[in-house]
This record gives sequence, structure tokens and C-alpha cells, in this order.
Amino acid sequence: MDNKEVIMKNFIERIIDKDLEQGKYTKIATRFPPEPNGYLHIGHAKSILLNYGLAQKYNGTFNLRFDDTNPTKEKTEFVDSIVADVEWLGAHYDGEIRFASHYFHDMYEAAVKLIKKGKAYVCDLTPEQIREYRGTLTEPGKNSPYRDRSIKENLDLFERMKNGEFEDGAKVLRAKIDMSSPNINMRDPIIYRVARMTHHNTGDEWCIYPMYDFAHPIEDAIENITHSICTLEFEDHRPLYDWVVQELEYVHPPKQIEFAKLYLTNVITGKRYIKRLVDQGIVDGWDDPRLVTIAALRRRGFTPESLKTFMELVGVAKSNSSVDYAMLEYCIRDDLKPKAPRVMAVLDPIKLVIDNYPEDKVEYLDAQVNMENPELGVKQVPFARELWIDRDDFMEEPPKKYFRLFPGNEVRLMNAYFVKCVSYEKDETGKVTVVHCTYDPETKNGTGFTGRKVKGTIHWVPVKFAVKVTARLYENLVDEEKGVYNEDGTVNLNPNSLTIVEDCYIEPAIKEAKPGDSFQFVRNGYFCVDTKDSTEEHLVFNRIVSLKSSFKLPKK
RNA sequence: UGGGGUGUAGCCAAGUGGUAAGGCAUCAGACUCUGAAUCUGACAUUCCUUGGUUCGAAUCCAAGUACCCCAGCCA
Repeated sequence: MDNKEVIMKNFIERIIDKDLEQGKYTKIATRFPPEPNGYLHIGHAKSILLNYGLAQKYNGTFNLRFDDTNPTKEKTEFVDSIVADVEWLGAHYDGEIRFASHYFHDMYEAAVKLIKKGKAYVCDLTPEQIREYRGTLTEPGKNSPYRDRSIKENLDLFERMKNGEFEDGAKVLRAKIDMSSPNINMRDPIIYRVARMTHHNTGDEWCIYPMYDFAHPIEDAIENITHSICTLEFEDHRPLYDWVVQELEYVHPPKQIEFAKLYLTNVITGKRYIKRLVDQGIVDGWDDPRLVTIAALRRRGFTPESLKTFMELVGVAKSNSSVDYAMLEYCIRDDLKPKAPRVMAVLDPIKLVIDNYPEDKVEYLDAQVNMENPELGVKQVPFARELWIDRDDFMEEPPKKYFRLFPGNEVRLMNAYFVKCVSYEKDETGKVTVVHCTYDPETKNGTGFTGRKVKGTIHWVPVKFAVKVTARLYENLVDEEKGVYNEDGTVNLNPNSLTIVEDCYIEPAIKEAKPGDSFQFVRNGYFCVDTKDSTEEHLVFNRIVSLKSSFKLPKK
């Protein structure tokens, strides 16, 4: 009946179904294996939620494992942030957090096993020579002169590599596969290198480190992973992955499945580009709300639920695609709609004076916290003679179909009274400064007045009680703004744009707000109290997303 | 001139030989104390192209074409 109930299986689920049917596995196990070399972004969220979601759906397990086989790029700071992000997303990992570095001994033994089988050899070629011997995309490679060393010699050499007898880069261990393979990954790939690097976990215990292609399948196999899900660029590596698990003779070898990365239109995704924005100081850090790192999205006010919904809408497939940012916006609006209290906030204030309202009278009017969700209750909003309203809610000369305030027109002040514009004041530059109205006491909110109707309803904040805050408005880039090509071929990257509005006025109820709380500012969008820059005295809001508007002022 | 992938609407994406789901976006109308939300309707005679097989093809076959990935001692 309800389409949401219809479970649509993606291609990975179909593969799993088949494996289960054929009895290849009885319980599935997935994992999320980031390298701790940066912060996670929305693309990783897709992978996390996919892997975790599959584990849940099939009543299997989900591991969090750091693929830390290259110490130069890795830091504990990053592992901490990644753990925090995974947990924030609600992906509960099974058991302890795993580290590839915990398996270094197993990997070493695995390498010895390959050598003993005659499937790996120590090679003395320099990096340049190895590249030459590898051949090109169109020409086959040629065998290394060290390819036929005896097993005994290889064993000895490899052990001495481990013992630190050789300089960094002097020798490598290579898998003996096929130098003429059309798949370059199979041309005797390097599986171990000598490099004296201090590892964030194992310190200086090792001076040889395994390469990804060798390490990853072993990590998966040790953890009894059944479906090792990665991105499309690893498709070419699958034959090597399979070679490793086969030569190492694992009983239930894991299976690699690739899916397409998530791209958002006109948004800088991609760790290395985000890293550049951070390193060059173009943004304030990894959690700058202009970015799409998970830390930034969280700070900006996106919810884990909205990201989960988003990933479900986006789907999982193998074609490279770029998802419209509007889809993400839809998800967060949809999630916050019933949850976020609605408050009246004026971002670009002009004064409205109700000429026939007593000078120092104040009354408190009842208002729903969220019209669509009565559970959030009611609040009282103060009302007085002088109010702030948004500048675009008044026009001297309105275009057709404008039904907010203009001379002679009557509108509803939300939660309050009908007011009619009687006059307005301008300063010497011609800018409107004050709008004068009269109100009709009969039309008070809650009295059930039905005498006449107005087309427009506008929001307002009493001058006397207004709370001043800062609002940061984030805007998505358009295509041309995303990157600028310099003459030297490099690209300047731009994060999403930011407009800071210093003097916003909000109804006093906002004083209760705490960092991380989200609100809908009526007609202005959803905002979240910034967790870093807000103080007790002064709140700073990040706009998560604006509201849609079907009314467009005609262009001048 | 090698190998591996992918082409279904503006953007995602189902579909696996039986006559093109769904969502986002957009447009129109209704309703409205947010021009929001909600509701209703519209939105691919056709699936990269051209042939072929078939009663029947987005699905099978052949050829072509476009785009993405691969020549780190990164992952």
C-alpha cells in the first residue's frame, strides 16, 4: 500500500541474498575501514550507513576498522574524530574498534607463507626501475632480474628487511603474479616496503609496512568479513584481492563489492580538496559549516536521521553520479519540520509602529510552538506598539500579486492582530525606515474572528523584547564558483559561501536555546545554535537550510 | 593502441524477455495564521546509437559511441 513499505533491494543486497541462498555464508559481516588521515565527509557517511545498514538488515555484524598501514599520513587526532562521527551517525560497531596495525604480525606471517609457496620475492630494483619494468597501459611489463631468487634467499632477505638491515626503499617484497597481465595491479605488485616511520599505534616496532592491496584482504579475512564493500576505483584491484585470499588459503574468503561514490552537485566533496581548503586557511577548520565533513554538517545542524534518509533516497549503484543538493535539503527540512520549534525572527529589520496601539501597553499572546506538532505545546509571545518586521515584507510600490504590507493593505501579524498600513517614513537616501499601521482589536489571535480575510501573514518581533543574535547564512555554490583554474593549471577551490547577518532580532523565547538546538525561523529557514561561537550572552545561529519560496519578486 | 566499469527524464534510481516504479526538482490548481507545509494533477510512446534475434526487447546478440577508473614503495 504505502510505497515506503515496499523494500527495494539494491544490487549489493541481491548479491548477499544469492550468497546466503547458496550457503556461502550463514551470517554476513561488513566493515567500515577508513584510513585515519583526515576527517570523514558526507561520502563516508554513505559507506558507513550502507555497511551498517546491511549488517542490521541481515542480522549480521558491522566492524569499525582503521586501515592504518601508512603511518606518514595518519594521526590519532583523526581516529578520534572518525570514531566520534561514526557514533554520531548511529552506526553501532561490533566489539572493539579494530586496527590494521594490530594485525601486522599476521601480515608478516602471511608474507612468509607466500614466500614459502614461491609466490613472493624480494626485489632490489629502485622505484624508478620498478616503474620502468612495470610497462605501460598498453605495453606489458618485464620480469625483475630478482624474480627467480630461491625461496631460501627470499626468506632470509625478508627477515632481514624486517630486522632493519636495509635502507628505506632499498628492497621490497613483491607478489609473483604476471608481469604481462593487462591489469597493471597484477604485474608483481609490491606488498611490503622498508620505511622507517613512527606509527601512531605501534611506534617504531616495525620498519616494514604492508601495502593496501596485501593488507586489506588479510584484515577482512581475519575479521571474518563476508562482504568487503569499497568504491569503484578498486574494481581493478579485485583480482589481486582474490589472489591474496586464495593464496593464503582462507576457508571462507571475503568478497569485494564496489559501489559508486557520492558526489553532490556544486559541492566540494573529496578528502584531498577539503584538506586543501583547511590547510590553506580558506575555511576555519574541518568543522567549518561551509564544508560537508560530518563534523561540519553536525555543527551546521544536520541530523543523523536526515543523512540516513538522504542515503536511502540516493540509493546504491555503480554509475558515477552527482546528486542534486536539493535532495539533501529536502531531507533535513523533512526531518526538522515536526521537531524544531518555530520562532519569529527578523533578519533584515525595519520598524513597524502601530499608531492606535497604546504607547506602553504590553500583552502576551498565545502561540503554538509548532503548528504542525501540537505536542510541542504553546508559548506566550509579548506584543507591543513597536515591532521589527523583515524589510521585504513591505513595499512602497508592490508588484502584482504581492500581498504583504504596502500602503492601504491589511495583513495578519502572525499570532497577533490584523494591521493595515497607513503611512511610512523614509530617510534622506530614500530608504524606508518606519512603517505605520493601525490594528483592529477585533482580529486578535484566538478570538475566532472570521469577519474578513487577508492574503498575507507576516512575522514580527517586539522592539522592546527582541533578542539580538548573529545569523550565518550559507549558500550553495553555482558551478562556475566551485573552482577557478589558474594559469599554472592549479585550481583554487571555494567552499560554500557565507553571509553573516549581525543584527537579527528574535522573540524572547529564544533565550532558552542551547548550543546545538534547532529552530525554524518563520519564513527564513531552519537554524541551529552554533556550538562553538555562541556564548551565554550572545547566540550565533547557522542556517541549515532555507525554506522554499514560490514567490519571486520581479527583477528590476 | 591495453585492461576494468558505467550510459533509463533537469538530478538520483527501479526494472533481470510481457509492453517504462518511486523520490528530488519543476509546472499548474486547491487549501493555508509561514507565498512554507499539506493535498490534487502534469512531467520518458521510450531506455547512448545502429543493426539483428523474437509474436514481443530498456532487458538477449553484434557493431559502434560517450563518460569514469588504472602505470604510488598512497589508500
